Amino acid sequence: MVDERETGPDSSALAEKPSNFIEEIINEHLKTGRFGQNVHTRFPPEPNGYLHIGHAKSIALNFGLAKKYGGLCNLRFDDTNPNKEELEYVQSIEEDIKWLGYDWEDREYFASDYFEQLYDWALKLINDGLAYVCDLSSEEGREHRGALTEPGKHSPYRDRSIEENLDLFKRMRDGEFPDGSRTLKAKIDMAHPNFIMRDPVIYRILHAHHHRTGNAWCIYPMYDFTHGQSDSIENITQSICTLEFENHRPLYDWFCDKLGIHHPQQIEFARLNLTYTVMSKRKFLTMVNENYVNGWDDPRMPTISGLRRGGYTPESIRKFCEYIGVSKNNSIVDVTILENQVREHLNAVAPRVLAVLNPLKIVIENYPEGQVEELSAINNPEDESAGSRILPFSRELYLDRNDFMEVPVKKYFRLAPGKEVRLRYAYIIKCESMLKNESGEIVELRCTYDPDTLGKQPTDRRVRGVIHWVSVDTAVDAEVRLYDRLFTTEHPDKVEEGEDFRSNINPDSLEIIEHAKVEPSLKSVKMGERFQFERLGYFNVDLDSRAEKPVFNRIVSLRDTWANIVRRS
RNA sequence: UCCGGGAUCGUUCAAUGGUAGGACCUCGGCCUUUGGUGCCGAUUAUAGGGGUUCGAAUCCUCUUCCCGGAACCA
Repeated sequence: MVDERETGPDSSALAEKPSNFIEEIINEHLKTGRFGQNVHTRFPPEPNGYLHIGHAKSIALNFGLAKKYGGLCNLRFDDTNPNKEELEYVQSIEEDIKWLGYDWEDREYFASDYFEQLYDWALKLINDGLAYVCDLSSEEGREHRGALTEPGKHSPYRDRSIEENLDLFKRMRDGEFPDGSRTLKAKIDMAHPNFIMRDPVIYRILHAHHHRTGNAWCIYPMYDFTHGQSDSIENITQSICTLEFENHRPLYDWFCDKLGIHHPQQIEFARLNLTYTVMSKRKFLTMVNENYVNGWDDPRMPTISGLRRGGYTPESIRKFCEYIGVSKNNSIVDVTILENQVREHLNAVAPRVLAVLNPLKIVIENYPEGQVEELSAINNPEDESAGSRILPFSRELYLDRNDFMEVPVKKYFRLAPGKEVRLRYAYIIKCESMLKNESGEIVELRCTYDPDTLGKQPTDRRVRGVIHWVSVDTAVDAEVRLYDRLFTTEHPDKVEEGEDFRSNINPDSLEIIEHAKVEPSLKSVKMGERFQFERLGYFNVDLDSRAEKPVFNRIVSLRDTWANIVRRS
């Protein structure tokens, strides 16, 4: 038997294989027509801090779902606590979402815009005998709530008349009572096994200035009395939040039901955790205030602004969010997954340049003094359209100290006394001698070059090593900031008794190189530009950069199999 | 202790009663004027016990472990 109605739902999105449990739920909604054929999500930040990579997961999820199903995603600020929220955060959140590449179009909302409606709904609850004004203090309220295995006690104010409740609630709004003296509570069940359902507070008195409503209100609705209703007002279909709100779902449902309003489906997923990272506003604040980092946008911070300043691309963050998937498993994602995403993206798009971090001067004794050759270098082997550029070559060059070893270990392909190495895009050179200062440090290398090795391999021998270099005359002086992970352990919160995450902070997470030498094409770089310093890593131009002295941040190093070999032996 | 979740390679996500698969990591190899990129190959997993079934990661049951919850925070 074929049910003809099966042709009903437009199942183009449905037909696609769901990629996570949320899409399965949406497919089911589409099939049953619970919300017609609409998919309307929202990203609901509280404007009380900066967004981090965990928020990016939620943003990508909500906006991504809307896009996949041809629906919409709103931006809504959950601004019901005037004591914590600020306009500054609203602006930074907007900027971060835009930078990540998502667009809420004209659908930017604020829960505070719904205060009047919420107030009316509170009146309805009172009129229906489902809410009451309670004079218990916050401590008394807690005592009445009971314990894990014991039911709570009824508030002595639970059975006030509707008229009295109406009168008191109006007077709460009119500012007749001081902060904390009264609350409006939902009348549910003080014996409910879920604490959330034991007559939860839905309005509290707060004589505080709100970043949008100013002093219009001195009572503010609680999250539980705001979030679901805001979803409802905006015709949200799937209200996606993190696992810790699972306990709140019965209350979310209760309000929608008792108010008789559009009832979205709350769905919870596991928040993102990353190795070598902490992910809470409180800890971020500690790191900023105690100067472990230089502000919220320090490249070591997992904030969106930190990732942005540190050179991460929005594409790589989006790919990362897609890659890690969505589930209810409490998981800790390996931070190398994130690093690999940015490597993958930048490998495809970042122009290659030569930069010497720890300069060691060499003189090529058999190269004519004063001669300069203009050698051609490929800008990006992954992208032919990126073209090529000129690299000036001369008698005196800088090499990286890492690329020379006085006593080479086995399998070391780079420069050593009497050994040969290829200079990238140039000649093969041989180290003839070293000059040392009185304390025995090598200050200069004397080399010779083989003029017959430009653009070709010698036939009589194999030279495996290739190293980068910069010509002394034309080198540009630059500052380079080498960022490393902020923590030394995978799980920074795992600490001995009496310690906290601060004991796992990596003391060497930032190394500043004041005088790196970079090739002349980097003379006039613009803030935000990204490059691959060949053999070293990906770097971007920091906002501290100035014309006379560019400043580069290391976004992420290149994969370094040699370093792995050294580490193992 | 009560309520709500969760448990699959080292990590993460799949497999929705029918061959446990991908990616990252790791380890080999090929290629390479980046010890980069790319390519090929390999190792490794269903928390435990019982049950249903021709057949169970999947359904039932008991156990263990982990996470969240008793803010007038969100």
